Amino acid sequence: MLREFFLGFIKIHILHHAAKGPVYGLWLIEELGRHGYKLSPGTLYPVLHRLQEEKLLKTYQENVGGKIRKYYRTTSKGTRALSSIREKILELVGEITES
Amino acid sequence: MLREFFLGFIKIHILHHAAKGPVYGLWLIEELGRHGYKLSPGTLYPVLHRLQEEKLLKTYQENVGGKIRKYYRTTSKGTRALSSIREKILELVGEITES
DNA sequence: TAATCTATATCACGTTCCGATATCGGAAAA
DNA sequence: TTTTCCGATATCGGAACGTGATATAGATTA
Repeated sequence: MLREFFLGFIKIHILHHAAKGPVYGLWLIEELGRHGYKLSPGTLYPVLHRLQEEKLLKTYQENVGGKIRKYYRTTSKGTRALSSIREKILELVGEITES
Repeated sequence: MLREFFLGFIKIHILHHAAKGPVYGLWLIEELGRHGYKLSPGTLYPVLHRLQEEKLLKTYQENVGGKIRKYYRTTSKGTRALSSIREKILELVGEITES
């Protein structure tokens, strides 16, 4: 319940984290979990793939301790998208916290 | 594009407005349009019905100038949901606007 | 009685969500 | 070397959601 309100937040978090540094699937699941957003791999991976298709994220693989990881980072388009999303959020916050 | 990030915001706006006073479909479409969120009736009405099913909104009909309007207001559950969403947004904003 | 206006409702189809399950690739154990 | 295990990514199938287009309905105007 209330999931439909928060799914967008989750995606924004993903963009945000991927703008700060490389992230990968399992780490995101744990990190978002720490913020109270539970999401399953069946939700996350398709989201990552879509964001990549939309050229908001780019990816590269790395072998870490023998396991292959796919790291994601924002593209410049993704960074720009994030800024415009940030603006919209501030606007929203301004509106829904005014008397 | 970027729609998937904003859809949640739209729903929050709806809750917010319905918490401040009675709202109805067409008015919401116009109001949200003013904020740069375009949405068609095919999106809005199902959302209103769902929120009503989830008992976040309640509705009543009124005859206004001969036309029947369905006004929506938040229930107390809806008001509580809105508060918790507000908290989450502030948390999100805090996180994505910090260095 | 037809056309118009405001407003809500629904249809059909594609997309997304999501738990469950499968798969992968390398390391270590056997 | 092959089997087992583990971190990690991928996919499946059904349900839910999103959306433009279209329908419906009542009142007013022509």
